[in-house]
Amino acid sequence: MTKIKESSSISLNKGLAELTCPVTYVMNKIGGHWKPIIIYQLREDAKRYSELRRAIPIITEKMLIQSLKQLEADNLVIRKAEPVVPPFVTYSLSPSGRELVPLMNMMAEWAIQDSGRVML
Amino acid sequence: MTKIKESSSISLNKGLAELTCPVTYVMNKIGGHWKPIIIYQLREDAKRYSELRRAIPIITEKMLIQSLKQLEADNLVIRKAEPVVPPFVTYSLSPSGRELVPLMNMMAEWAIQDSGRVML
DNA sequence: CATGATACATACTTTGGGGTAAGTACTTGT
DNA sequence: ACAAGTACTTACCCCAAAGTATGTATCATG
Repeated sequence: MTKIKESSSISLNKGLAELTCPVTYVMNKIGGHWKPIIIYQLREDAKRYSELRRAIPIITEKMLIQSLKQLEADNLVIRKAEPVVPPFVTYSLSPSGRELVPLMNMMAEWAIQDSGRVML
Repeated sequence: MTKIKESSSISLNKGLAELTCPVTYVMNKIGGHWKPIIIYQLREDAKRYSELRRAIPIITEKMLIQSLKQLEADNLVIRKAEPVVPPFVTYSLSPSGRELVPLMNMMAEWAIQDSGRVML
């Protein structure tokens, strides 16, 4: 009885993990280097694309727009485009996105505690 | 004035993000497909290596041991090896690791809510 | 004497996320 | 006429995380 190979499980696993593991579900939504930072920037008020760019100068335009698209697809942020020229596009947190903020605060608290912990 | 290039920023960014962003700090500790699942398995009691393997049959031994090593290095789990043969090794959550459990529960709650949300 | 169980280790390959760099389309300012 | 600002898009590359497969050392059991 040879092992049965079931079609490269790399992406399969990801789906499975997301189904079984809610933590992975969250990670997939707010994971990646930039998404939490973007969410943090939008925690209070909506911001224009260019405002975000200036608020996070280290990010490339590609990554910014890519992250924003993903956040929008996962409807954590809402994109509002006024059909004027030059374009005027604002991004803001959706209800789901807003509910993420206290969660991120908890993560921050844990991070502070953990980084200050002394091991015996 | 040409742009100044500051030594391939890929790993630099990661470090910077971790310093500035506590969420990223958390992600780096419990990110990856397997770590949250392992922590979940250990949330109540310690488990042997082989118990973990059987509890998460889809994981490969390489990934299991790798994740465990990283969790140990970040001292979220504690490895206890009895010098007998056959080897008897148990893994359990450290204090830091245990404090992660309520955080993960919050993530789970958000995940449930979010996945059940209807978009208008 | 070979198989299975214990708990790993290690070489090799794949793949997708992130980075670099450049282009697009349209208008205002000088 | 040309730079600058708006908000993107696209082609290409690189690397680290994850996966595949196999090896190791010891003992018990059939």
